[in-house]
Amino acid sequence: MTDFQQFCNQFSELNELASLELVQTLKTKTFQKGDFILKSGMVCKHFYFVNSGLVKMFSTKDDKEFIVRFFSENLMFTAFESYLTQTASNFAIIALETTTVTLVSQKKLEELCKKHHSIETFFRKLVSVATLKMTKRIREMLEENATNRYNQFMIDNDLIVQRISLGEIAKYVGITQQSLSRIRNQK
Amino acid sequence: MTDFQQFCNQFSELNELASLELVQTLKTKTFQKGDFILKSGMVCKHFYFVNSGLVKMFSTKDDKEFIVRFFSENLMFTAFESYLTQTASNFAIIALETTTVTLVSQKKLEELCKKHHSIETFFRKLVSVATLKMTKRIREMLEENATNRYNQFMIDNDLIVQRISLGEIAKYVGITQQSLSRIRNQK
DNA sequence: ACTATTATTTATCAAATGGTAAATAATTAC
DNA sequence: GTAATTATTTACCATTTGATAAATAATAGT
Repeated sequence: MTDFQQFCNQFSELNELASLELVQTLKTKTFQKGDFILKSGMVCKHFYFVNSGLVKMFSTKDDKEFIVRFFSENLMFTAFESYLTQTASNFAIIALETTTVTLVSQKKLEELCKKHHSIETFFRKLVSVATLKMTKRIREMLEENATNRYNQFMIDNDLIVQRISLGEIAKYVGITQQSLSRIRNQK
Repeated sequence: MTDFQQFCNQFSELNELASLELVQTLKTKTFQKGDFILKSGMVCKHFYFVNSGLVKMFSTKDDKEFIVRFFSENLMFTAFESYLTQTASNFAIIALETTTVTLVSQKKLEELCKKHHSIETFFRKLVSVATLKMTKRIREMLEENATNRYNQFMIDNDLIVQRISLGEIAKYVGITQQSLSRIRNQK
């Protein structure tokens, strides 16, 4: 069983037929460091599963980047609003390392959700987990100052922080790189 | 058809049996202004639909409140992490006005999701919409300063802002009431 | 190894926001 | 209608963060 199939089964035990049909739709693609997986303004046609590598999902305003989240091995991502509504994305996704992803077509996943209850359940639970992470993020942004948000980020992402530059972390925490450098060195 | 049923059908056309079974599980409850619908530390056992009134969902830290969102007529809410995992909630919910809600039992909705594909679909889409709203919120908190966040709040909630005090809005925007008063009067 | 490029740190000053306190305004209870 | 309570505004000063610039450090390309 592939990592992707294991990932799915942790949410909902897919029956054999559903699993087979899902696997048949999959494609794999590799992006080099710096490559856009999705550009802002494009319509996101896939859900992605990270087999290896690391990506950032971000928005841009006044030439400044704001990072929504990093995704590394064994995580799924998509530009969800664009994916759901099939409209232009406000977010872009770039590979921070050579990254290999498994692609799940939006159209096909939508069909499979209709056809197989177990896939619908998988999708429901996948989105539910995303919602929990977002709630945590919103709460942290409201309650915590930049120092605490940085510290929490380092705890939550301890397995990948050494692969992410200070500048990128600052774009996640929501402050300038200079401010983060200051925070980090004032202990 | 009740407002709640109409709400459900806008996400997924529920078949007759599913709709009937869902409706049979419903209860209604009224909370007075200031009442807790859910206290922090309690386990959230329901999804709620607002028939009338207005509630705030918030967390507390160092005696300060941080509002995640307001919910008024024809919206559904729950303390989602607590609801999903049936563990103690980090969030509380209070009625800001006399509020009548329709209650959907977590246990029964979970059963109905298993039994009826169309209810699972409804739930999946409901959670998906919540995810979109949260993404928008995270993006705004990263990109925009307090002035813009306040203005955006007033636009997004134009139908209910006159029912919400300045202090509560400040707890949503993420600044002190004094700062918001200053922002509002510096034009 | 050397150069160019990129990343990080440091510094200075300006702007935004917080903490505290007090004044004023609005609302509610009797 | 008046007093009590609650909500909002204003003011002052401290703290945090941003903007800009420059210095230093690390990395990559040759």
